[in-house]
Amino acid sequence: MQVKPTNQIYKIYLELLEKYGSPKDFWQKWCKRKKTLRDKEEIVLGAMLTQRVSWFNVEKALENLRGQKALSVKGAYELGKRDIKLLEGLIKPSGFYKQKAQRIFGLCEFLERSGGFEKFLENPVMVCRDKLLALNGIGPETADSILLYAGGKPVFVIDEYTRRFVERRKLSKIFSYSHLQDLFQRGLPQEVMIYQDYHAMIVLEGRGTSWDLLSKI
DNA sequence: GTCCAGGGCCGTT
DNA sequence: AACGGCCATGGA
Repeated sequence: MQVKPTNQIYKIYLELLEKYGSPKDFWQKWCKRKKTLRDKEEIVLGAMLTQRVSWFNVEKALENLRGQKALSVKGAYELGKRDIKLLEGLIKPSGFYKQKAQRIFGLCEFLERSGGFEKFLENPVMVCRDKLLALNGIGPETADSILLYAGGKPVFVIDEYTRRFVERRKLSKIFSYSHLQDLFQRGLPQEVMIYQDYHAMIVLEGRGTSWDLLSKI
């Protein structure tokens, strides 16, 4: 479908790019410095751990997992199978640790049985999405975060920042997940990079910060 | 001590 | 469909 450059959603995207500059190489630098989120599977685990907690807490959990060679789908699965209590202990700083341990284990078990994360991604995007949504502990935001940021699939992520952004800018009166996702996906070229950058800049707007300040986090 | 941080599930209305 | 309680930690 052809996207009209006159639509509000796209115009605002260009406006934000103008304001913040392209985030293209920012994440690379950030991840390198933080020594985290360097590969897809770390992002999968990060997406689960970050539910309703600050990134600071998540980082501690990720480091603990790395220390036990469990910062991967296979690693977390095998560690969970051997000793779920140990997995709970490692992710404790991320909060809600008992249920998150179960949910991460369930996801990793599912992905391993699917032949691994890469193999899983060979399914059509909507099939991947439905399979993720069917798992305990994965709702639309987590599923879409995994698909967009770890899987490189063109699905727009809706979160609280996005809702507040839409409200401030009076872009919609309906705030259901599917409606907002449609709003952004219909207004933009179907490109992963645009979806990722747009969402990241919505977060910057919401926090009243910049790439520069964000890099200090 | 209080509040909050990028969710999701379950039970009730 | 919408809403409230619940899960738990660490920093401001």
